[in-house]
Amino acid sequence: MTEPVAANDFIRDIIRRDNEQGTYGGRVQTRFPPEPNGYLHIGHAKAITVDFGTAEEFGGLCNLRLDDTNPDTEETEFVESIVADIEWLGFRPHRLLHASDYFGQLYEWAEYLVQQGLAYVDDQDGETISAQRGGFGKPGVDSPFRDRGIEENLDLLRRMKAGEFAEGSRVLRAKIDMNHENMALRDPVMYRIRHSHHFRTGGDWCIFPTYDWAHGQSDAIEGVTHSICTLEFDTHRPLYDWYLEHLPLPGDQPRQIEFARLEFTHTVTSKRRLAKLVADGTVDGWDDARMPTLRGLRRRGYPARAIRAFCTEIGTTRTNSRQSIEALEAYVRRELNATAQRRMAVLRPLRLVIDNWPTDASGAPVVEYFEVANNPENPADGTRQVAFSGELWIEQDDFAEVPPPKYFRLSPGREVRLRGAYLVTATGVDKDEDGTLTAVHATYDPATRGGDAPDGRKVKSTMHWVSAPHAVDVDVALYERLFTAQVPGEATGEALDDLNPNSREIVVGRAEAAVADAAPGQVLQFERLGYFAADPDTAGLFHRTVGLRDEWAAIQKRQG
RNA sequence: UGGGGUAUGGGGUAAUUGGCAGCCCGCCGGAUUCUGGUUCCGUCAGUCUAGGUUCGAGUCCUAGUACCCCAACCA
Repeated sequence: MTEPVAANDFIRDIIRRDNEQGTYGGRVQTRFPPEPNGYLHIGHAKAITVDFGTAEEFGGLCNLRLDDTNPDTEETEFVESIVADIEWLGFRPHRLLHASDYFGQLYEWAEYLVQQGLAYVDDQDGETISAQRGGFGKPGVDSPFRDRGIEENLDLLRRMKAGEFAEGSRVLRAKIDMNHENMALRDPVMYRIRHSHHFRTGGDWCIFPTYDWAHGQSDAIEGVTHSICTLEFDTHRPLYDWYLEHLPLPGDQPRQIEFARLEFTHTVTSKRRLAKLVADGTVDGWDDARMPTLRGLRRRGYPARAIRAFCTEIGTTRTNSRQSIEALEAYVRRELNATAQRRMAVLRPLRLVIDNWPTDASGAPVVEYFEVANNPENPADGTRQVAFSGELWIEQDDFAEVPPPKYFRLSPGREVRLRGAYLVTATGVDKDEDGTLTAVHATYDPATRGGDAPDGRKVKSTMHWVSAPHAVDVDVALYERLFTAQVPGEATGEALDDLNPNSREIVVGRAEAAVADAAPGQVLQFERLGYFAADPDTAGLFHRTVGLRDEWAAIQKRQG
């Protein structure tokens, strides 16, 4: 797999222009600012790649800043998972910071704005304030407290901070314009009272800054030059700028740049919906292999490198779009094809008996060992020995008593290759009293040891197999993508409603002995089937990462 | 209802800023292949609509249309 090449994008153009004009003295600094109230998902991977990748590309810095301004939703547990997931993705933050590091500075600036006559304490409740804000096309109404004196405001603000007032009884608001056409500028709330325990500041603070009051200032304090965020903050940019323009900043004023978030078909990334799946037991947890969280994808066997490559190659735009999950899978396959070791396993076993297989002096079937390449794409991965005997497991799909057109695999009278072993020809079948197929009989050609016929004759199919006496059982979890929803739609909720609790099917497969040696988390290619990740916690359990591109399925489809 | 944002093949994304509409995924066809995988070659197919400016428009102008975001003391 070649190194990912970042697509051209508008963010890069903006930064280049800033550099040419010397706006930030050629300095580039970004930040990734998640709220620690949940686990990172595939959508965050895009933001992480953009934030860290952009800084890296311009020789700048990128900090991880936990945006912990809401004590009611945030926990240390989430901080730890976020840090670990970013590292797994392959990025290293320059520094690990928290918005709560700046609570003191933010408060000083709040007093400054009060003194400038640009902020005031409002004694009204949330409902009243919301009603006064007006609506789209409808002007707002000034709060009766809007014009109270600076000294009174200062006194009230200090008493808010000191904890004299009940939650929700008062807020600090910026004094901007209650008739502004942009609702975000209609005297936004800067501080609210919360007598909650904050996971970092504990009980030190009972007033907490809102996102808007904290974000731009945190950027400025850290020296961020380009504050990259998603499109929904577009209408907040004037407010972001307003705060910064009215404050005595220590350095340059950062620039907010918005881009379209990454969304996928066949999945949901809404934290609320994901949390519901965890809460009601539909999935085993945030790291369930069906979850679109980074932890879920990792368990599922998605390589971090493939996710990164995908995120950088699709580029950044301001166009809302939804990527097909197949596009991501294509990157996963490309990466895994180059890196995953091959093994043979049978998911739906059918017994294949080689009737002319020899026995040794004691009457026991002979056992032969074949040397097989671990990965033909990468000879450096070496070879392994695979046991072969007269009783094998093959895939049920690989035998057809009455072969349909264009069916290349085993059927009565037809010769195929057992990969790495022998050419065999089907001679007959066993059935039980119900007429159900129980075994296929075949003969092998001893002259084709290793899989090549000395007379040069060709076969149309090479099949995988497992020697029955040497097979190990493996539990294989099969998934229909991340979710079974056929119609994507986070907005409509269809994806969630269509989520089928049976979208995970566990089958007991038979595999060659070497499969039992898979390292936790290692992804193997089960030859002709697809990629399977060894569960990190449960030995003998594999998750299907993605299947191989399957021409046979396409042919079947065309035949109806 | 006001403001902001965005429209390029089936899905994404470029176009030196007015100069041959390119690339990736996908589909289809072919070659290679001890994986119906991989790899290689080829085909298909696009500028939201209607006008206008221009030798020349994806790009500029006018008017429409569609979709997304904003009326939390969430982020």
